[in-house]
Amino acid sequence: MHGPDDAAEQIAALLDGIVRRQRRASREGFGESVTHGQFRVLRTLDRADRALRLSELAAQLGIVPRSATSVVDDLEAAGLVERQPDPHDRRATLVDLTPNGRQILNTLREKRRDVMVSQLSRLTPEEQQVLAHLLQRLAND
Amino acid sequence: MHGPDDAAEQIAALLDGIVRRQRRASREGFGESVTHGQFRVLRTLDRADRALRLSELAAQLGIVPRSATSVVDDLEAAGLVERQPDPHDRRATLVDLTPNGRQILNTLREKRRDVMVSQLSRLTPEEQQVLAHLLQRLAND
DNA sequence: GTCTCATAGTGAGTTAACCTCAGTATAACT
DNA sequence: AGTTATACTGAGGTTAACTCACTATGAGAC
Repeated sequence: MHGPDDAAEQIAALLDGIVRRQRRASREGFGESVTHGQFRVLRTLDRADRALRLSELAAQLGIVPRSATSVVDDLEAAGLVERQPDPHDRRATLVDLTPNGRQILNTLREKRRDVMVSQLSRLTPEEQQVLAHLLQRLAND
Repeated sequence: MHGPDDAAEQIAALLDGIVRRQRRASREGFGESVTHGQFRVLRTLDRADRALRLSELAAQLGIVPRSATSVVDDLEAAGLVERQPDPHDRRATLVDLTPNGRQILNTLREKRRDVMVSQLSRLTPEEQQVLAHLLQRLAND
């Protein structure tokens, strides 16, 4: 029943705890400025390196389009992204980073990296690479 | 800009995505019965192997006591845990699993394990062990 | 012994990040 | 031209947290 072979159960709990703490640290680091969900949007747009349809954005975030609408609303109100009508399809709206949004993203990235780096410092650089590699294989859909 | 410590950023995003998907799968697997937060309480009580004070429970979950109160309320209403007054301190209440709670926990564990196993099957057992080991070192407070 | 201060839990209310369901506008297919 | 499908959003709900203020009780100071 409680076999040590239960690597699955153990890994699940570990991942959960690590992400939980990392989240909290990020929240404190980010302060009032931007929430984790908003950060994810900024990061996704930056990685895409072009304006994305709202539904594309949602798909890349792994959330339903309606949820993306709300996050984009807030980011737009804060001036970090902007909506534009898609010239090829009048149903769609394109979302892109504003210059300000891109700048904020970079400062947040640094803050978040600091958080991660302090946690990751328990592992050697080689171990970090192994970890990154294993996680990547896990993450690939 | 893209120094070696970019591993941090990458690992953060990977962890995030993996946990997100795992969470969703668990939710579907658990169905209506028990939420993830409630599952965490059951698991914590089981691991402690004794009744815990509400504040102890909260500390082990990494949440504030007030939040633990609410989760315990719901679990108690569902008959999966029970409160008892602490005989040594009349301010405190002890929380423990009921037999039913323990049983439910075991079935949920299996469901969750199934979810994880299917995700983890992309890694060989050896890789899984390496991963578990690395995560454990990351997780240790 | 009483007085003060700390601790344990909870009521009330808020936030973030999701969700579903229904509705409107537009596009695509027959 | 008519039906069906797609893109977004309004309305409203859930989970899992949070803070602040309160009550009851314990513990130390004098």
